[in-house]
Amino acid sequence: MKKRFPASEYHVPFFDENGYVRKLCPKCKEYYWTQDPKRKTCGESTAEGCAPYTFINNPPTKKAYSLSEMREQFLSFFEKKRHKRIKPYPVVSRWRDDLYFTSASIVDFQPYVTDGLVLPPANPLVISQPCIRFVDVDNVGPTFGRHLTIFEMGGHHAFNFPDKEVYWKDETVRLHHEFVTKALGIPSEEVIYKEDVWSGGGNAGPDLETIVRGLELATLVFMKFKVVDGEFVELPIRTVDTGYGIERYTWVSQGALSGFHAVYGKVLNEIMEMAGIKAVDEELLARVAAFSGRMNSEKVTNKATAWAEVARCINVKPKELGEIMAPLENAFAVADHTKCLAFMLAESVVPSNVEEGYLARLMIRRTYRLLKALGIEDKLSEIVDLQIKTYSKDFPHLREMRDEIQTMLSVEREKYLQTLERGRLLVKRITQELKAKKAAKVPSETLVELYDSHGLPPEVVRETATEDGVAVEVPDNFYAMIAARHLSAEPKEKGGLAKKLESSVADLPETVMLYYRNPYQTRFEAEVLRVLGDRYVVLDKTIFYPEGGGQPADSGVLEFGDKKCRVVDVQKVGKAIVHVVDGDVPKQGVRVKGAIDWERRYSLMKAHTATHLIMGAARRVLGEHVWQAGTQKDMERSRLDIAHFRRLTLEETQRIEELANKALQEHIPVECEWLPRTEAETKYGFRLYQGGAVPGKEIRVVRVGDWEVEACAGTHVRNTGELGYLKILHTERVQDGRERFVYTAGLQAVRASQENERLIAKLAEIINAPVEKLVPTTERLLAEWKNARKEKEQLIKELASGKAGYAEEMKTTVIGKVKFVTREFEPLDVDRMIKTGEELRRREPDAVFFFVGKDERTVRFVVMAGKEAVKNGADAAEIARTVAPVLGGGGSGRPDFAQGGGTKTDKTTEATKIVQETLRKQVEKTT
RNA sequence: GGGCCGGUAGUUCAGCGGUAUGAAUGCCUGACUUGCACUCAGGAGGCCGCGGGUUCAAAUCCCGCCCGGUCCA
Repeated sequence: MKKRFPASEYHVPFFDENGYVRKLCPKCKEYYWTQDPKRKTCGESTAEGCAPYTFINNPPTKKAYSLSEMREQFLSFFEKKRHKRIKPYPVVSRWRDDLYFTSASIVDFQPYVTDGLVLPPANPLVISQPCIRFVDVDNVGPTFGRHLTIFEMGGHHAFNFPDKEVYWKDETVRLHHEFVTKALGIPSEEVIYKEDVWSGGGNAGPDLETIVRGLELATLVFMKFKVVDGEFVELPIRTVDTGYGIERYTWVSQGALSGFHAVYGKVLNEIMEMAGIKAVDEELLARVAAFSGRMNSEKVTNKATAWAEVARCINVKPKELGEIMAPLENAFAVADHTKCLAFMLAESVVPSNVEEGYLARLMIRRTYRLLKALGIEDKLSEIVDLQIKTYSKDFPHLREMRDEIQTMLSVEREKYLQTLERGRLLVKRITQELKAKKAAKVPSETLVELYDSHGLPPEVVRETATEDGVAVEVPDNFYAMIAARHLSAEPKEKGGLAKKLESSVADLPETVMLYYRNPYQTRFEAEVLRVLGDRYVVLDKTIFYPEGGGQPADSGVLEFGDKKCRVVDVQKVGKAIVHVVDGDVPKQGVRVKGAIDWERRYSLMKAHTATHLIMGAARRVLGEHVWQAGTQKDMERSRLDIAHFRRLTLEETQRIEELANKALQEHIPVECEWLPRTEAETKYGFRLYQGGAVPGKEIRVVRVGDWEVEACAGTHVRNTGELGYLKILHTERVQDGRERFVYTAGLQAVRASQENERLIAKLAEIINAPVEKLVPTTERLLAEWKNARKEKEQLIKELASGKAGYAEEMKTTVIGKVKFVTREFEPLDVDRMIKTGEELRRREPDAVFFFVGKDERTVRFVVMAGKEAVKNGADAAEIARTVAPVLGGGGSGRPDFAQGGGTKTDKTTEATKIVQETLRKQVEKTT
């Protein structure tokens, strides 16, 4: 059920002053405000078909704008209206942990600004923020440019504090109206304001969508609620959150055939030329464009029906329309997707099978499929270069990252081609099997399995399968079937200690963090502010570092009077630092003396600084795309995960190790300072957020000279020289596109090196060769071992075929037409028994052989029957099955060959008798 | 982070408790041929990913690890 706000929420004085009336759209059932009392529908080109676009070839603005011009027009207009112009934020929202990409301009200021923790960089402000959204990806193309995966959102934002009002609804509407009418010259009566409810990112509020000639151009959101358990709770800070679709304004201003024509003109032309798409009937296209608002996969369940509907509206045969539109749609989507990729990759999203990297991978693969449909699969890199060229005028970092973008694309292409090739072979085998079974189509379970486990979309399966004459029918609920496979209830135990104690310490003052004032302080005195549940102690100040930023908590002791307790864990709960203790517990109000486990802490400090050194080195060796993807410090060994698109080679790892040690030897001072968030971001850029989102108004910046700067809460040594030595122990691949360094510093590093030496020495001792000869000697030994193995096999064969020993060791009995031969093999060697039996059976086809061997614990036997013997009724398998239980085991095989065994090593004689009896019965039965 | 699939000859894979005479391809040798290609004959090539367990017996079943792929968040 959609929530609605009462009309009063939208009823601003501006509407009354200008003769607006509120009406209900009979088609989409939404309320809207218009200056035209005779209006019927809301005028938006919705899937319900309220109206077509009427700006195609008929722009309502004074002039046509390029994207760049429109952006500038927007920014400068609001600048004149006392808004401060703010530089765009990255498209990868690394300052947040609840989002991968910046999907709206307000995202830049959530949650700290909108929650009132941090002051906005300016108030009011204006920004044009490149945004990435994947939710609409299916609509990119069919809707002619209404939906894009990457677009610029112009936002003028005002943050209204209880004691300081900037502006709210009325002013917002007036500003918008002045922009579109005065700055752009759109006639006032053409602008419709449609009521809606906006909700996202945990916030909500009423909003007005502004519609011009069928297209929604902007959304004016009045964010005044926080969504808590589905209920709207009033926020202390009311935020004006506007979103102006800069691309849409550009489109309308040009009255272009599509948004893509308007925004991507040159790039789009090149793509169409590459794909050999001939000049399209523009008159027809204009008519289609007018109705393209109906194509919206969110609302339209079946694309074909929607197209048929559009075809009917413009009086064209659906099939004909489809043929014209399919390549165009693809070219549109390619124009969009390649720009999106350029921006994502430029900000170091490494394609991967996890997180945002996975979205990059999906995007690349999707683009490849589109390119393939256009017959220009090999043009991706060229098109992306075009995009980089086009957009680096306004976004210069694109050019700087050009080479890395291209490398990532080509690595990803290789991976994709491999997956496809693997898939093709797999599908081939499956269809062969199906054909053998006379099946006419691939079962849906198989399709699901192929997609889920092997990444093969049904269309790809179809290509190969139809070649073999096996049909592929994709069930309507295909993606639902995939989803069903992933419905595993995730038992999420969250919060832990922090959640449990949150309310009990909320009223306490912030614990003074002595470990930041002087990380080398090992003892201190403090007052007990609160004791909870005989385990948790909160002090007014502490030198105990609480777990965080991948650094484990300190341990140590607290002493009071003649008693003491061990501090086993330390956690930050809100502003308070909670010591988890074992032993006697101090009383509230008493003074305690505390001491941390210095050796442990110092190791962790070194480990933490080491992490920064390696991070800096990795970026220098591997490239700017390297971002930290997680860390964990420990006494013995620490680890750092980075985003990188290839397996680390030993050479790269060693260069990183060397470089990090070089930085270490330069004795670089490590400086930590607290800076206001905005200032830190301006000074050092978003590279700061290596460790992920960092909460708070002020952030702590750790700077290792010009080697590495990160926002970091950890404790560090004063100078890199203190590490002494840094050793990367090994690397591993955590996920695709995620490499892990495992390393250690200081004495631990020396010990690790020594451990390696010990290992090598031990090896040398075992192999009995000097260390420097270890490699050739091992190679020789291995070669010799291989030879010996082969020789052994050869000898067994020869031994088996030789006549020597046959007479003495074999005992032969004649049973009818069949000879029965037994022999005990010592020592136990099943392989020899088989090989010998094989050989003898060939030489004596009328014989049945029963070979037994045993060691202390087990007895094994082999039954072999020659061709003639089998003809005469001998059945080795039956014999094995009959005799094995006597030996306390089991056995089976084929008529001419069987084997078995057991544990009753003393029953071999008895077993032989039973074998003979069984064989006799078999032979007698047939004769 | 979780689910699923896989790791056997240089390569692509079959085998899925009981002999790896494994298959195709590639490689080597020989025959045919002016030469190449084709064809034929012969041959070399395997710690069945690693480590445990179950079993008389494990490439095969179970557990753990390593490596790769893939889907989902």
